[in-house]
Amino acid sequence: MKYTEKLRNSGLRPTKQRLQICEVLFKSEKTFHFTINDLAKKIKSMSNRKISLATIYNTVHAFEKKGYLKQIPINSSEAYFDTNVSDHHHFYDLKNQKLIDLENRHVGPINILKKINGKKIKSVEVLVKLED
Amino acid sequence: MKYTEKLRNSGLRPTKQRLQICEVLFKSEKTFHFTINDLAKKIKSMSNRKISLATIYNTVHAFEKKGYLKQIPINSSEAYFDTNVSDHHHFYDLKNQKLIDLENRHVGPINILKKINGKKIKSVEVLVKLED
DNA sequence: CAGTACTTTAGAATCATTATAATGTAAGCT
DNA sequence: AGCTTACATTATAATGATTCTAAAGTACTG
Repeated sequence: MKYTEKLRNSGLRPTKQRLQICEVLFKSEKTFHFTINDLAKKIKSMSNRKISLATIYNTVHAFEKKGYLKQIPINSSEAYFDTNVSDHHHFYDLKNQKLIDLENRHVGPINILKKINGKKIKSVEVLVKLED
Repeated sequence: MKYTEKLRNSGLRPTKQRLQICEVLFKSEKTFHFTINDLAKKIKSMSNRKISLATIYNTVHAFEKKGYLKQIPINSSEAYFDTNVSDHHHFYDLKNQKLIDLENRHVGPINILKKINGKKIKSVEVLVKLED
């Protein structure tokens, strides 16, 4: 199984549930955005074995901590995650509540001129809100 | 009362509750970040007249819609608002969960090169996450 | 194969936020 | 001023995402 090593290497036991979630999240080349609810529905539709919602939450958080997923900073009632963990940005279409990737090369270079004492910059994320 | 006209001009009736919330939010020159819970506590501490939590939610949303407050896009269990409605950005200190303003002049000009069909850019917000 | 630490699970609990519907109040009109 | 009506406030209930609990299951180690 192709995800078994990946999980073991990061200290996560390759359980049936985690492997199945890996399939859904990382099978395709194409990255995507999802909420926990989206993911639960996709899992249910792709197999007749059901995974507890608590496990889906646990797994998504574990994957996020290991750097396999990123949470997107946005104001929404549900948390949005991204399978694209590269350094990039987002459009947020306010009308449809849809996220669209905005690659780094499509944003001019960002230069943060202010320094905060004793702190390092971990990430710089741009959110571009869209209206009609 | 100095906020009466402001409210009336935006089609909001100047009620006692709204005027009191204006005092808390807009009295000082200094802008600040707050959650609904922060605001409720501040109101309670500043007067013995209590305002229903529902009214605080209603008022904050009304003020946001009128452009007197901005919600800050961030992943937190509570929504953060900003009395600084000018075009600016934020640092987010992950350790203390504190927001720090990042003025536009401290960020190089941001140029969004990708266009989305039929959509206009409403805002461009940068979130800089900080670690030790 | 036995032991142990990690996982999964259903369901309960939590917590922010929103909805409800009854009561109160500001503004316009005569 | 008094009437009227649309807008506001309120306490409380409802909702919904997320987290907790603790019991049962499973992967790994020796």
